[in-house]
Amino acid sequence: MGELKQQDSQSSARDRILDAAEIVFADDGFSGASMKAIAQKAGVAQGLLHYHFTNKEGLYAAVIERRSGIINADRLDRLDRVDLSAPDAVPQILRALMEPPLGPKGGGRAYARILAGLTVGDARDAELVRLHYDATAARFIDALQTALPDASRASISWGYNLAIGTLVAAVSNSGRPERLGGTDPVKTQQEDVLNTLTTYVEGGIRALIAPPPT
Amino acid sequence: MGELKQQDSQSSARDRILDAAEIVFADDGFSGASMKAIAQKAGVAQGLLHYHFTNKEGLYAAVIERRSGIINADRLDRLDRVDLSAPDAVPQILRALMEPPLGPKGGGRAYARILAGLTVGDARDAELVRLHYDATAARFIDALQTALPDASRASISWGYNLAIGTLVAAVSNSGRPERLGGTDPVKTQQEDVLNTLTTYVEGGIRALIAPPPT
DNA sequence: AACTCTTGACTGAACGATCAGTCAACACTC
DNA sequence: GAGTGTTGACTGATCGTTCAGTCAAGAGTT
Repeated sequence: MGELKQQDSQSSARDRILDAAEIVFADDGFSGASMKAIAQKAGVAQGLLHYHFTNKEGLYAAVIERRSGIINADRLDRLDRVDLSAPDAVPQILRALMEPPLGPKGGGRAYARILAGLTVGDARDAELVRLHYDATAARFIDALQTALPDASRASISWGYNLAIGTLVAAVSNSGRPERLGGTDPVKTQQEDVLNTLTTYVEGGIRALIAPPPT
Repeated sequence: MGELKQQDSQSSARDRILDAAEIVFADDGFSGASMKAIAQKAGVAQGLLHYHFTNKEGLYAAVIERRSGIINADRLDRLDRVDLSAPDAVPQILRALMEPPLGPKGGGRAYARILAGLTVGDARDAELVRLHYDATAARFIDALQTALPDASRASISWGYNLAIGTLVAAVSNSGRPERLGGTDPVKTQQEDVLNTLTTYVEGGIRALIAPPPT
């Protein structure tokens, strides 16, 4: 509802539109979000959105392009620092993958919701994922393959995708673990979520690549 | 786009509306779906939707109520047959949880997409989850607790929620594992997906409840 | 330095289309 | 003939998009 505070002339109108759009798209989804609401939140005329981004789809794509660029640069930066031959290479890789979207540069909960929508979305979303996330995904799968040389490529690929799904579930299901189990709400801090997530995903992947000897 | 074939007078108009709504909501989301499109697909007048379900939200809630009832009855039925003291109780519980939504009575891919949207959705979706899924979730968490008496309630609750997220990811990410890894598309059958899913989730949960001795 | 020309950001009002929801009338059944 | 199911035309609001026009700033010319 509220209008974004513009830091004087610090941020350009274009950036303010992207900021507003990220929030509104996150709250209401692509279809539910209205150009009018975005324009009001950004404090600009509605026509300006079309001047900069042509149409609603263009604006949506621009939001994802901007944020995915930041996240993936952060991811690859961390991945480069991981020693793939270390015994704890796998959890390090997983942290490099999952920490950026959860951190401050990841756009916070707003973009996390968009990311969640992306992974379960329609054809338009799938195309955006292919465009902006597949290249980085391939790098991480390669890293996992190097750290786990005995695992099959198919297992690792599946593990990676299930890991992303787990990540999305963790950022989306806010409040439900506390509601269903006796979890202390205070303990549910970002660092704990990340640790839980990493532990779970590593356990899942290791189970996937080394099924119990039957 | 097409109209649903009505099995003569076998299915009532009300049921045909629910069938059509399930598909349209799955394809376009709540906001993106239009009452007109649903009415056309069901082969009825638009006003009839409001006669039976009052408004769009009522129709959406009815779709979820119907399908969640079927799925949860199936889940609890399978859960009752699991021997919680058996050594393989955990994977049996997980299969009881995840097989019904994937099976024929689960509404197929259509409802799976709705289920995915539910878990990442807004306040309205969260309320529907609370209403129609929390009770069954509690039963499964209790079962896991019984099968894993040494695990903390919090770990199991987290594990359950991450398992649901993994399930959603598996049904949503159609095509991406094959695209990113050298997975043979032929191998990606429902039974294989379920096995992969169960293995991964069990590994994740076991890692969660028994962290490596530090 | 005064003038004109051009550009790009931006506005506000309007457009046609589509939206969810309403309603009087008709059909069918018991 | 009372009641339930169903129709299809209709309403007002809202949607994304378009467009003519304003304004400030810079380029080019003299």
